[in-house]
Amino acid sequence: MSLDYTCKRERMRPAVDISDAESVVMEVLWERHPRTAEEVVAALAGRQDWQEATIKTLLNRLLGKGALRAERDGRRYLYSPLLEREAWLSRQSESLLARLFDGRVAPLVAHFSRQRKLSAQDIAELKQLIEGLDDGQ
Amino acid sequence: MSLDYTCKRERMRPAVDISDAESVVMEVLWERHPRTAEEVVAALAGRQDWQEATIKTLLNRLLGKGALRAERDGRRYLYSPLLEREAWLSRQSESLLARLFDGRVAPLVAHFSRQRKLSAQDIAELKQLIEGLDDGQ
DNA sequence: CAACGTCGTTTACCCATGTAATCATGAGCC
DNA sequence: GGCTCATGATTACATGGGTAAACGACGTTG
Repeated sequence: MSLDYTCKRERMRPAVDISDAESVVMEVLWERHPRTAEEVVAALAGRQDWQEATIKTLLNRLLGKGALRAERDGRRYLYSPLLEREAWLSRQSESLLARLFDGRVAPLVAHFSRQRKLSAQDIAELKQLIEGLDDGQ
Repeated sequence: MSLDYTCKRERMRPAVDISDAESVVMEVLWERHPRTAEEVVAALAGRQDWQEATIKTLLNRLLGKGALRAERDGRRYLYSPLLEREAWLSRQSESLLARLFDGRVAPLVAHFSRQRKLSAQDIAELKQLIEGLDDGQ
């Protein structure tokens, strides 16, 4: 495997599909990039109990999938996300919405409401959001 | 494997974890139950392109996981859900919420809003829901 | 210049899952 | 009562993912 992936995939961009573990690695790169493998490992210590080797594997799989770019920096690489967090969020949440709530948002919120999973803050924020929406458009 | 699972699992109930394919089978049982394997197969024809054998496997795995109960009815079994749909919905949606939106609902809705994924109907329903909420509690 | 350390690359391994064919068993039919 | 059919049980097999060790290349240092 090698950096060729970066280029090939950047063109054909096949709706990159990230696993759960992989997404954890992406998170630290979305927070800040570029980062060296070492920095990624450091950032993950604490959140995940992974060996360095495991993280290296995930970085490589992400490279292979075209979710990351790696640019050489002397002897090491600097990794940056290619897949955007917002795009990933969309794929994830729409897939769940489609599978569980027939693709509609209101029933999802209603579910959380039934389960009393709405904090006062949530309610306040939602209220504001919705008000902004229905006169905005 | 056998029906013993039904009983064992009913007691220890280890937060049953269902795969995607399995959840499709559960859906037809949530809609109506009990149902025989044959009825499940019939209900799935159309939605999924699965061989009967595949569905039998899924039924058995669900039994093994304690997500289903099977009661003998002559030569066949009648399957019913043990895992409740609402509980499953909760696990799925809370897990997504936690992973992607820091456990808070408003940012999730905000995301859909940014992506223009809110229909007029959604907005109306949300508005009503929220209004009902903040004086209700 | 040989040993070492540092990175990235390759290989490994096990479990869950999707998908299904095959086996076994018991009940009804000829 | 042996044969067949229906139905559940067992076995199969490839893929993906989580987790990680082993390997290899290359620059550094004594």
